[in-house]
Amino acid sequence: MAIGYACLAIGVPNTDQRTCTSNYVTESRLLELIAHNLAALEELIEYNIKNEITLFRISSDLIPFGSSPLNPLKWWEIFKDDFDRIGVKIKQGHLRVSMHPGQYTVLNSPHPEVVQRAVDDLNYHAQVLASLNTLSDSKIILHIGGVYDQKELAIDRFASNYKKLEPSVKKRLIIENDERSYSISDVLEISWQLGIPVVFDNLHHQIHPSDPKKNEFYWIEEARKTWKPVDGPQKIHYSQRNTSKKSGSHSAGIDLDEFMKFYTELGRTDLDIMLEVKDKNFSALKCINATRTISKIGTLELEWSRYKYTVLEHSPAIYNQIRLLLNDKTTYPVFDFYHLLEKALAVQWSIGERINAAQHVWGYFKNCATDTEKKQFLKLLEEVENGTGSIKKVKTHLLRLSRNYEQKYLMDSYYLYLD
DNA sequence: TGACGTCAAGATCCG
DNA sequence: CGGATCTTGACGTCA
Repeated sequence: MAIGYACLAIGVPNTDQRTCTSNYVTESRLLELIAHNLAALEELIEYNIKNEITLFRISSDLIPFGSSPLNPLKWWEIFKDDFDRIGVKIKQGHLRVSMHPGQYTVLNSPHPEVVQRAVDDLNYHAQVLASLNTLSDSKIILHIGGVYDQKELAIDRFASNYKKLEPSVKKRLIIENDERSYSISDVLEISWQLGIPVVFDNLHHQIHPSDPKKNEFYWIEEARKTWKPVDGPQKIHYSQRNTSKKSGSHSAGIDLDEFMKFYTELGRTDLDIMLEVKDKNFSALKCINATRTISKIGTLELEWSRYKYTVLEHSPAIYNQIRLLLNDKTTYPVFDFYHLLEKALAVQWSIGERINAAQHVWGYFKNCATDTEKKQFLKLLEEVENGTGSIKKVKTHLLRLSRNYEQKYLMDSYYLYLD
């Protein structure tokens, strides 16, 4: 089983994807952006492999205006060496990558120009995955589209437009239930008609269920039957509700107990789970570590090294509890560890504790920093104390110091990247 | 016509 | 001038 996250990682330097608006598009600007984004993708791939995250969705923004006439570049030829090199890393790292055009790629629209743009967009996505030399288990996830008051006709349009797609797209295309128009049973029916693998999305299903008598595990089993060996392991999307926001919103992080309840009831490890969650790689690592079959405390120690100063600024008490928890090197207290972590992050920080944590981090530099750097730090800290500054500025300063003095341990710390 | 979702770029404001 | 904050863009459907 692989568990993964979508498009971007938090706290991993040099992995941001850049773009520009249409009125600023020039060939040289596009070349610059593509080069930047490919370098960022390579960093992301390396991070994923190093951290044993073997499922990853590549951002559709990799090639700005990749499916638009605004971008006439043959980017797959110009950057062939980069694609090849990244592709080798993906393959050697046993990483499974996918892509997911947004809700605006609508293959079943009654408007031919909308359909044409959808086709162009699917071709673009297939071109990216082909350029990386991935196999047909590297998928493109698509929603069915609109209903237009006549669902049967809309489905027919989807079917006839699907049949006209390039083989390079067809071999990768998979379809997903959405939260408004097409329930999981709708999507399965389309799948039976066309032979397309189905991705079950639990949150969309919660919001837009098809049969109240059947639970989500029933539908996951049904979806399983749509996957052929050439498609790779079945994929599902898993997310949790953000209860404080509108119904379809994804949660900030994955609640481990809720995830484990799902995982246990699922009772299978022969499928891949794509998490859709705001904190991305953080939650992916949590779920991966909680479901490891081979476990060692070093994994948790590595996580702790990234989280410790963030925990400290929320709760020194829990900070100490986790330290004690990890003392016994013969155990793997993964649930206690993440429970404490979740508990700490839920604690509202106070100014005093934030300053305390910042001073801990400053400890790395007190012997090497220049007087100016020290003065700057103390000034920023004082501004936080009297309410005129922000901790963000303090952290930005500490991040710059970490880079300048090559404090690797700190540079990997989530503390520097979280607000 | 605005909401939906998503992320940065761009624009503007502030000290 | 730099940094923080607000607005826009880019997409299509639906209320």
